[in-house]
Amino acid sequence: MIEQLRNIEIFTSLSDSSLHELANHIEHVKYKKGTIIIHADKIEPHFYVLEKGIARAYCNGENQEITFWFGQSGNVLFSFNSYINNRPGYENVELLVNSTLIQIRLSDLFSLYEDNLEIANWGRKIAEQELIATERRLIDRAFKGAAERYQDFINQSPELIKRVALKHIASYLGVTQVTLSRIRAAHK
Amino acid sequence: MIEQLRNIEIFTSLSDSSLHELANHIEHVKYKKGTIIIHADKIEPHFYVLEKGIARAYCNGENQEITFWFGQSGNVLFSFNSYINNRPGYENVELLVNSTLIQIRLSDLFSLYEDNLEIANWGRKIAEQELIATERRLIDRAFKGAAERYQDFINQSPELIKRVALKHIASYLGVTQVTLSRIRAAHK
DNA sequence: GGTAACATTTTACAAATGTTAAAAAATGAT
DNA sequence: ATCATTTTTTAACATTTGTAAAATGTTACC
Repeated sequence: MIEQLRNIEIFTSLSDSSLHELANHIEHVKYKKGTIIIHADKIEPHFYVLEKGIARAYCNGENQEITFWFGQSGNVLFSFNSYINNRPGYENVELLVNSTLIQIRLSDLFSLYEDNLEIANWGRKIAEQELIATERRLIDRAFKGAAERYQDFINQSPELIKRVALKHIASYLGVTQVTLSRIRAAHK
Repeated sequence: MIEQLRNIEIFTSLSDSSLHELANHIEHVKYKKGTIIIHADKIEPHFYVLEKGIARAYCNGENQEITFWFGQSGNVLFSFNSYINNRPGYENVELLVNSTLIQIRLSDLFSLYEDNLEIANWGRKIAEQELIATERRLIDRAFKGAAERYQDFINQSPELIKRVALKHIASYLGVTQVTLSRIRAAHK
């Protein structure tokens, strides 16, 4: 069990004893492609690590659906507002391929945060890494054109380009699918 | 000393004993309007709480300067990349009015994180709150037009509208100053 | 293999925003 | 108060991106 977790980067910083504590509260779950594992407007009681798979988080607007996050194997996955504020979230999370996830109840995780210094700092670093990545995206939107953001996406996430529908990538990049098609056409 | 910190919201969740520990490492500093307290491309060795004042964080581009964050009294203030990755940051932070700040050395703060469970969780929550606010902004960019984002800004930060140059607000909202002027003109 | 459902590209046009430059207004320093 | 500097607005025009609809391509399933 521990050995299996050791293969996942997010757990490598934890000592054996903390990883053991965490492992006591972990379940492995499997879902098929297309499963919505997190629903907007509901409190999601679990924190997940995407052991193997691809996921996207999106919000529903009036006419549109905006994808604002992609997760790949090794990434953490949770409803921000459930995890952070214990309130219903604003995002849906859909698995884009058959996936296996590690699941921890938030109530268990929060207990660990109150008991175990190492795990509390582990949780702090998770939030910090997500924070800096999110801010980078916000800044990139200001400094880079859509074409450059698309190139960056290809470079940084070659797996996703292959396996994710372009309409999702378009909204992730902050443009319509038509604009993304134009960018792609210009590059040939 | 403790009483003074108790007036600042960010510290209200801490117990007396933790606040005492934190207070041992705190200095109060004062800077004039216009001071750049954090410089891009340098490691900033302090974590700040803006006790009284207004600040903005911005990045320098080729022709432009993009403001992507405002801080007001009570907000935390730090170089993301220094704090999170111990690397030179990408942002400058300028004080827009004469300000007083609480200053903690990052090395001291990190030691507290490794020693004090309550402070570690306090640090976790700071990162989480910044994270959810940043993600909200990213999502709002997708769902709301510039005029609506401006209205939201007025509603949420009435102080800033009064006291911050419109050119900074324009780039914060993700538009040029010309566009912001047009939005303002349309509202009369 | 054929068909239905869905995804992507293309086209034509509309709307929003950017660019540049200049004028007007506000601010600050002496 | 006046002058110089900076900020904000306005104007004209260019560019980018969006919208809607049709055409083409792809996938999954019977």
